[in-house]
Amino acid sequence: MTNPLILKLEQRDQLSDEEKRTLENAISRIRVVEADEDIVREGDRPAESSLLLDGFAARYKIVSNGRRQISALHVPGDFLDLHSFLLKTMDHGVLALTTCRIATVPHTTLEKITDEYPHLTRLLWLNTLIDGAIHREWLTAMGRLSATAHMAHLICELYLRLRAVGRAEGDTVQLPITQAELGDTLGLSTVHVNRVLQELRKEGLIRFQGDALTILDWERLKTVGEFTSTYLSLQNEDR
Amino acid sequence: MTNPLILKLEQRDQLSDEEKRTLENAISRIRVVEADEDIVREGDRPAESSLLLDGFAARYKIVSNGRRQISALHVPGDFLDLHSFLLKTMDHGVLALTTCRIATVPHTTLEKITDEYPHLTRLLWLNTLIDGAIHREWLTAMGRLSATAHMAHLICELYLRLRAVGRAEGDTVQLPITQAELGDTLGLSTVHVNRVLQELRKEGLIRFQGDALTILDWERLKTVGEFTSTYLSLQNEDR
DNA sequence: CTTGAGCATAAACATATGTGAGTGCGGCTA
DNA sequence: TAGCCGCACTCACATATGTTTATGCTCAAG
Repeated sequence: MTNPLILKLEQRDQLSDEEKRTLENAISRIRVVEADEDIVREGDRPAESSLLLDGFAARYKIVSNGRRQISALHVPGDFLDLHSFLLKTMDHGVLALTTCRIATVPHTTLEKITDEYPHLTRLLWLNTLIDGAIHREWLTAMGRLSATAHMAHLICELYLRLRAVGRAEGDTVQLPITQAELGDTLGLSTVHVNRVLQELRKEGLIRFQGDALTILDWERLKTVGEFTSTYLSLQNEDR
Repeated sequence: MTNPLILKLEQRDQLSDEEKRTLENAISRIRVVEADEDIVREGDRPAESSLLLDGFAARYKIVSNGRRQISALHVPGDFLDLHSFLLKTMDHGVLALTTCRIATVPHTTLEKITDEYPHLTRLLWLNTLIDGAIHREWLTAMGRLSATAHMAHLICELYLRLRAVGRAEGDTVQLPITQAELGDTLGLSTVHVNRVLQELRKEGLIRFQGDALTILDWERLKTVGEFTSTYLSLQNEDR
């Protein structure tokens, strides 16, 4: 099975065979992390970056009263801490939301890639830029959308991102995330997450039972969430 | 006068003379944008990136009801849209908050830098990673801190960032930002921004008259805002 | 000087969302 | 098969923040 990172990058630009080989060879080992365990901890100075091959993970910070904010949700093909290659010190933790299969890429290898493969370097850079674009979108949704709109927005995004790495079956994706975790993502209480999900269900926009999330009315969901997909850079272009 | 970008990068790592020269030569022209004018518009596909030499600028998005969210505030030395080099399409606009002096760096030049100067490339990449780290910090503050704490946090950050590029005089910085703009940054109404500022003043944490912001009690301000500066990467290291 | 624009400030009131405490279901595990 | 635990879900009530409207200051333009 092909590396989901290659799948992700190939949606944004063309990769040469040599570049693909280089990426495959960049992986030093593969490990499994169980649900609810930390993959990287805040304050760590990793010597390698983690690429998510399978499962769901989240970047998070804890604030004083013990409350948690999730600043990113990750699906297969995402680098969880590619930025630690240059930022050095982790400004947040990364948590496995489900059992995760993770490929490890040493920073020395990344350095070699930046020395020898400019185009591949740009694509890795692009990867972190997309993370940033998602952060900006979340900031906007959090600051200026209602809780319901924010939730609709998040659902649109996750559906597209999962579909982009082949994890959608029609209008349905597996989304093994609790309402408490959704709350920590949206900056809401779990009670309010529940209210908002019920509203989206009542409006006939989604079905969400167990882990199965189904989009019932994509157009209206997009409208409610004021969603446009530009920021996900799902376009193939020369970069 | 030295380029504030070089000043900024030199705080994070060492630059060779050749790298500095390359950066200086990367500037194709310098332009001035008046306050309240757009520097780049959402949806644009710029052929060059803008480096802020002087003034204040903001990245922003507008949502349906006309409300605005500012997703980044920029001070001299910041690239406003370095990411457009690889993301291609702007997912947000950039606005001049004051008169801005802006250096323009063609994307073709950036591409050449990535082809020929790996270390310099990593530092430019780092620049965008710091933007991302700030986004994450803002997400956390917005989602999980009270309005007062969030404001305190923002003030701590802006003070340090301005000081880092030599724009602080002792405990005072010039901050030509209206309360409405602060509201759009924090996701608050202007009325509440006013309340929160008064509280910080009453607590003896800051003075803020006209554009002059003075930190009166740094330690307590940091505590109130739950501020730690790690995410700004103000450390000099090999990258 | 007058006028007006832009901004900070204020008070009264409205509401989206949070809090605390609880119920009930379904799936592990003993 | 019993018991427990995590999770979705509910209700009553609390509150942080938004909305509307208005005042007064400062500064630039006429």
